[in-house]
Amino acid sequence: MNIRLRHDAIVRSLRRSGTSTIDELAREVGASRRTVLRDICDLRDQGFVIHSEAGRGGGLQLDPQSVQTTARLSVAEVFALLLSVAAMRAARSLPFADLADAGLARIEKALPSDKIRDLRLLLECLHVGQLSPLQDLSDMGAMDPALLPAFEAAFLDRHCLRFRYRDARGRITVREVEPQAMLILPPLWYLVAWDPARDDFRHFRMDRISAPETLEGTSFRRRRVPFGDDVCPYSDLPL
Amino acid sequence: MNIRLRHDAIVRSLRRSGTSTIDELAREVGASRRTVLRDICDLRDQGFVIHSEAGRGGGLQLDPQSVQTTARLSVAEVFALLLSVAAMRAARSLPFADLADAGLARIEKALPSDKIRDLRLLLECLHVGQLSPLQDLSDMGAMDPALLPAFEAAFLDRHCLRFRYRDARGRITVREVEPQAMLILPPLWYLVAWDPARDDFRHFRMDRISAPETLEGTSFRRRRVPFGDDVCPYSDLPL
DNA sequence: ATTTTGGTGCCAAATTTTGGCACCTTTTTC
DNA sequence: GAAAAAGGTGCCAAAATTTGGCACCAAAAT
Repeated sequence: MNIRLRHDAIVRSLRRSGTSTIDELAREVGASRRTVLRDICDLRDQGFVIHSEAGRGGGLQLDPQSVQTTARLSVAEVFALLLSVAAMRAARSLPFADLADAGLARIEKALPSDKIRDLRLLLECLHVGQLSPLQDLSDMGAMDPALLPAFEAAFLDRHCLRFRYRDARGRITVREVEPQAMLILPPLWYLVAWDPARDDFRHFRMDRISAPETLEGTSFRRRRVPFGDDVCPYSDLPL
Repeated sequence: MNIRLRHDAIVRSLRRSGTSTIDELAREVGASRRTVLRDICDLRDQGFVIHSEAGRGGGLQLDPQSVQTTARLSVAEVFALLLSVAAMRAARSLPFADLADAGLARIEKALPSDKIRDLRLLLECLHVGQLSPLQDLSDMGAMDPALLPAFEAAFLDRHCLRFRYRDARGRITVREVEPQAMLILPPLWYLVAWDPARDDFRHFRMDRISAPETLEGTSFRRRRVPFGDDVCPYSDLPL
């Protein structure tokens, strides 16, 4: 596993579990104790405040306040945020208004409203280029939101994904696929994935997927998705 | 020299010089031609738009619009922003309110429990990741924020959209298209649209679109997007 | 006193990055 | 039409970095 991905995994784990020991983390991310210790060091260098306590019942704890973050929001959420700037100004009585102001101030500082060139720049401002693929849950049907991180992990860490799928005729199959892209055809969302068992690409409607789980330890490479000659996930794949 | 630093150095150099050759860059950053080529590949993967031209007088050129920026917000600030958006949505004063539901639904679910857990859940919701080095924002252009809803209207109200598009070879065209879908191939986004002038579907990389505007009064019908037999924009159309 | 847990220094093994090379394509110049 | 200048790819061995294991220390709880 990549060092970068491991750092992410460690932060995620610390956020989720509240407190863990180094050995737990090591087991979790599949690295040695020594490596995790080095990673913790790196993360501290990067500004994460990680409290540690020695002795029985001790462990590591991530100070949530220290997590200065790149906000990864959906396009829609970015729109919503930016379009609410003016309204936010008018409505000082909103909860956490001052904190929101602080956040907006930073966004605006990075992107003065009178200097906005186009949509692209706005999206960049919130680093939407790297957003997680699952923003819109409205069409996810009966899927348990708690299962969503499985998809995120599958995309971000490039793990294979297993899920149950009910096709248009109601037939249930279990798939193990390589998630390659998301396709939004409002109001429906599709997962575009390579299905090794069928040796081909398949589209899966998100609301027909259930019981997704990432297959830890698996990994896959990006493929040319069959959407057109000018569509390419990686610039180093031949166009 | 660190790979990260070298990437930064290359971007800086390209921004400063306007256009350079690979050999120039290699000399400048003290690496081999091969390595610089690999770096250029990496940078393109990261979303930088780097035009290249072979032959005498050719070289590399960085599209300033493609320079990624990152909003660094504290957890509390993100939290506050989203809460504010939620409040606005309640007040029905915000466009895109329903789409902003994505994160908000999860946040609202978390609200009753104690604050610390809220924040952790929120982080999971937004999948906050690592900090990225803040890039220079100084040369961002100007545009009226009022043009932002262009995409929104085009998708939700099914208006045609006009924009300037720069293709892979740098050629600029003005398009008037019918936006049909979005395709996410992390980290790149594509607009999938029907181009009446070409009587066919076309893919547009979002970062190559500029000056979007909805064509009021126009309208279009949904089409079967050419992505597979099982992909259909409407759930009530026959599969 | 023992156990649990964080933390450091060191070194060899494993892994990744790098540079060099041959060779290809496109474009301009002569 | 040939030559030169530029971007780009594949391959491999050398170089550099990362990793894991080990010994060992310090603090806290039992």
